[in-house]
Amino acid sequence: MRDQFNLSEFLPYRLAVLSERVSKRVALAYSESHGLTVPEWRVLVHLSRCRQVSVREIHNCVNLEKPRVSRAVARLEAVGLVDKTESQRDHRLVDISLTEAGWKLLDAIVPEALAVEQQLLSGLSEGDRERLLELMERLHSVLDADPRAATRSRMDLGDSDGPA
Amino acid sequence: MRDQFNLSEFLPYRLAVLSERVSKRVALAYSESHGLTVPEWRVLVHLSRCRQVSVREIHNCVNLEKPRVSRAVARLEAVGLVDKTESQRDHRLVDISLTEAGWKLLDAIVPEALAVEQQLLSGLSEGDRERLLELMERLHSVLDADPRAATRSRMDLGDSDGPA
DNA sequence: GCAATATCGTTTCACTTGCAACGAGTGTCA
DNA sequence: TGACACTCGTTGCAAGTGAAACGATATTGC
Repeated sequence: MRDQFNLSEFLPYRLAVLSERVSKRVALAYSESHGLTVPEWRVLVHLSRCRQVSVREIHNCVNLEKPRVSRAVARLEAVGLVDKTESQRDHRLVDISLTEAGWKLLDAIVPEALAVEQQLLSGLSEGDRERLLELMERLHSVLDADPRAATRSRMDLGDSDGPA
Repeated sequence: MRDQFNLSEFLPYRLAVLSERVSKRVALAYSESHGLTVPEWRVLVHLSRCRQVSVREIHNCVNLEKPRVSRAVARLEAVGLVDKTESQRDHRLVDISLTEAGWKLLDAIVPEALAVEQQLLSGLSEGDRERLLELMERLHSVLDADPRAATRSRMDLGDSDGPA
């Protein structure tokens, strides 16, 4: 025996497997039924909180590369779920906001997504849930202090509710 | 306010963000320094445990689609890290195993990967670490009972060490 | 023995992805 | 004012991805 390295016990691998499995399950709520991709879903959800934002802000807030946001927004606009208008104050920026159809779609999807989350958490007590989040937060903290790790979007930090 | 849905507090999203961040950090150990992709890394690591396996078995064990395994193995063979030979017992199967160069590469990478894992876990006590894994396992259990969720590879279950 | 079925690894094809480059607009400072 | 550096959102391009189809081999049922 040369290396005794068990992939199944390697934390990064375990996280990846669990995350992917969870993502796939949740995606059924918005992909299968409503034809949304993950980036589109994230953009819509973010808009429901921030009302009118630029591509850059979305990029900074929901962990998506800039081109990905741009393309997701383009598709969402083509389907009539969001509006894009050139900002008046700064003509480089685009003001993106939900249309009425976008709001309606979210009204339908969000409860499903929350139901899946509730189902996932059904095996955990309230204390367990908090412990899990706290442990995950501690892993983040290690990465926050690591210069070679990717930086975390400020919105995902525990503090206040972002801009404006 | 219509929906009050906070993406940053949505467990599936949090898992995805953490997992991606961790993956990127770990990937530095094998990507930046040794030019490996994630699938290639998983294949190599799996081979270090199972010595001689088919594409199908790798696919079943390390959470990679079949074509992805096939292509990863092809690249690894092209670079001389693995050997591919047609199986004698069943001519449809391919026996894949590490070359000496493959072993050497793993000897170099595995300690780096473990070091990153250790660093990640540095903020957690031994008890914390066990609790985290146990909580993750409980999320898996919920999905195991959900017919609409993806099935989990048997190797990632807590039990025995797979075949052969 | 032989057709029908199943399984293996590979490949095809359409699509997504990330990086880098781009044009357009804004700020800055002489 | 004008040149320079910067930021915005988008797009080109090469690489990666998953679903389905493929040829080749094995197995099953008759």
